[in-house]
Amino acid sequence: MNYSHHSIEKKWRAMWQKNKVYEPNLKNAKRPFYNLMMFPYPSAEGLHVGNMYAFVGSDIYGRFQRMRGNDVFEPIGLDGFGIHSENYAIKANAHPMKLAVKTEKRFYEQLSSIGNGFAWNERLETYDPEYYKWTQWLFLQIWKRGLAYRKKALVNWCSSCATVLADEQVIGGMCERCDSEIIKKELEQWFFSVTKYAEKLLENIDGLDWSEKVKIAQRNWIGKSEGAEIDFKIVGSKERITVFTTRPDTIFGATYVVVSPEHSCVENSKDQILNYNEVQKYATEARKKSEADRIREDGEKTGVLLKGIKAMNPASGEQILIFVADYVLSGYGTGAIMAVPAHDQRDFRFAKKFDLPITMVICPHYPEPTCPILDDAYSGEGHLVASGKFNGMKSEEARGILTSFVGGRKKTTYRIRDWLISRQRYWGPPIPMIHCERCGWVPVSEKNLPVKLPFVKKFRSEGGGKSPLGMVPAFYAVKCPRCKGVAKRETDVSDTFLDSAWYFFRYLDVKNKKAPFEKGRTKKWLPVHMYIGGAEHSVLHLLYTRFITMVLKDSGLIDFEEPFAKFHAHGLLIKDGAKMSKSKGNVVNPDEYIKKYGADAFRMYLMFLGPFTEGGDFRDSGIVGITRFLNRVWGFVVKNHGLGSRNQESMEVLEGKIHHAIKKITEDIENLRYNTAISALMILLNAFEDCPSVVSVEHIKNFLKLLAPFAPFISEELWSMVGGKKSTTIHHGGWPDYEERFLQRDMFTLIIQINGKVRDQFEVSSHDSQKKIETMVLSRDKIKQLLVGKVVQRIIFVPGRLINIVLSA
RNA sequence: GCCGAGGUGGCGAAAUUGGCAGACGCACUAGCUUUAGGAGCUAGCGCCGCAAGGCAUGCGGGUUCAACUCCCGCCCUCGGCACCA
Repeated sequence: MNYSHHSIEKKWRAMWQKNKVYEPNLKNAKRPFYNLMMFPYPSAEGLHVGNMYAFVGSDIYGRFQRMRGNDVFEPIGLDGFGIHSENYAIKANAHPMKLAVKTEKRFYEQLSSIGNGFAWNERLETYDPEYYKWTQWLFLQIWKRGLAYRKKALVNWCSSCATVLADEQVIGGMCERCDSEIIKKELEQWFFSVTKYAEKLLENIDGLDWSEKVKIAQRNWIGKSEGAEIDFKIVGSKERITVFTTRPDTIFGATYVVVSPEHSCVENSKDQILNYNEVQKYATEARKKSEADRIREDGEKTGVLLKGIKAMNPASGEQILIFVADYVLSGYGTGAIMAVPAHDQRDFRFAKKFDLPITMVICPHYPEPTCPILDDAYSGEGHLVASGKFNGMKSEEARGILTSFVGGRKKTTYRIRDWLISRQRYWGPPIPMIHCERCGWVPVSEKNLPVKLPFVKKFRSEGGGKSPLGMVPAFYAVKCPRCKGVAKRETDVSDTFLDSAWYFFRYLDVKNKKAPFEKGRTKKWLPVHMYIGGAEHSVLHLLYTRFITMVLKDSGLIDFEEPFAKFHAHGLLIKDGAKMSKSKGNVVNPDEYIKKYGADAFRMYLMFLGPFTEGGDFRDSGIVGITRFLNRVWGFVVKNHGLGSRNQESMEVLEGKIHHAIKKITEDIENLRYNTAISALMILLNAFEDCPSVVSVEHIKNFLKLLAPFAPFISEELWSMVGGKKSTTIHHGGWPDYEERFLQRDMFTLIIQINGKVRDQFEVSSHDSQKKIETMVLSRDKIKQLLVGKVVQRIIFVPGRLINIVLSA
């Protein structure tokens, strides 16, 4: 007996909407539970099956919490500003502002078709002026706290597209869109001082209930390393080069110094450097070098000797050479290093290429008198050699001692950089700053927000580091808010990641015109109880969001500093063993599946094909198994719900199975193991079908409740059938509890092993003693035969499971 | 190179603290049912073997009465970061 998914989906979607089934009272909810899923970028032709997968997985968790009596808030919106959407508009040859209207409609239709319990009244779009007004406000708060500043920086530049790109759009050194090489270009940019929060961002990680994988990724990205700053004097000059090192114990082995192409010592010692032109040429070219070139070089080092100047090793007093090389990065540490080729692989390769001395100062086999000749750097620990009076000292101990010996300072460095926030693009919130010749940078007054993004026909970046808005005098020609003199509005827009760094605050108060959010609500609903999203965002988005939350805390606007109590990344859906992509032609269109099989079947199939946190392989063939299952559920309930239980004898066995399923499914949902929860539902249905006369209405009700998070439509329809006209929605119907007493079994199947191999099995009572069981086992014909002529050495008995007879050899 | 995850039938995958390897589903085979197509129902289904039995969780060792699970050494796949001193 098949059911018509079309009619019941339509019916219940309307009923849920009408009865506000998924709209919690944001102001007065008693048991708030914020169930958040990362909102999508509406950048493609529509929602990808991968997005659907993620949303369904998040929704099941939300529905489960709602049935447990929580006031679940599951909002939805669109991360519609930004390069993704803009690129799609360019490709579709449409204006992003006009296209947004269309994609919005399309996305929301698709999102409503999957049957999620979204709070539709609270939806938001980041390109809505009512939203980005507050994104701009947020920028001003950050500015006010002295955490926004401008500086020159090397940014990714695609000359073919004539635009800067975000780091995440540079794939293997190539432009994500046109696949041409990316070069670095120096432009003055806006930054947020994320590094000022580096220690707090790192420290708090320990207390988060996140998957360990993501926590490790965050720690690595922050990249704390402890070491020392040490000055190397330039011989015959007042100048000095300060280096950062994590291995001050190797300082006697520092046989040269390397500075980055941007380092100030090149300019400062201009007159002493004999080959200044050559050096400058190298520095310019290194800067122009594309990412792709760097990858091609594959560790091959380049550099130029600074002729005419030398540095002094402060430990040994030796005069050593100075190089400029692009393997030293200007953005990390001091932009200069002491090179210890014996104990650092990069320095080793450079030294080999330029034929520089390699002095081993850490010996792994001390006190052996000789150290091996190295074919690669040794970066482990050991004892100091060739280090004057420090010989024989353990390398770990020598770090601090040698640092003070050469007058160095202990120093902690972080790998994380400040957040480059400005984009020379059109489709984003204009940065709310005004530049005045006399007053410098002046913020737009909060009461004048939003700085509206004007409709501009020529929205494509033309290049030269100039934004599209830079061509629109009507936009940028303004008076200085402070002195009323001639001034110019900032024409860059902010990064998409800023839009998405605070959206979960706004969901709580989307209609608030006076403030971005209200303290009572944030206190009630935040931090987010459960956050689910893609693993690709486990570094940047989560880090930026944490940073913004910390800033809001320090501004006194909220009273917590971590936004997400719990975060779990969902897995990746693949098809035919490969990531879905248009170029491979293996993209699955979710709409067709929903139309053909129904949202319930589609949801369940997606969740059944593998563990949610690990993803899985999407095959067309698999969904029919779920369709069969749902049809059988339908047929069974329709046929049996009016009959009631007619056989008390086998009732107990069935009760045990139901309670076992409740326990299993409850625990599985809590741990996002939806695939095994669904299989438990199938097992339970099989048990029902084996003895329909034992199944009561209560049993059916419990079954439907367990099914409800996965298949919300069919379970609601059958619920109304079972419960009659007066029944309220199953989705507020309460989650079934299991009772331990039903899980206990009087009999169990004992496995009999001989030397660890299964030979026999039979039913025994759980209350029988080991001795009694042993006697029963040894008197079984099959076992007796197998033991003829053998000596039993020992017997291992595992209660409730097995017995293993060990024979002597 | 570094970090992380993983490797189990024809396929997607299961397997509390070590305790029946392959649950559940797909595909397949046989039978029933159906005018046919489709669907449904019943049974079977890791590999070799007529059977008894043997062999099986990437490869090689080890611990144990017992190893997918723990330990040591390799190989491969996927994801992330990538000259971070």
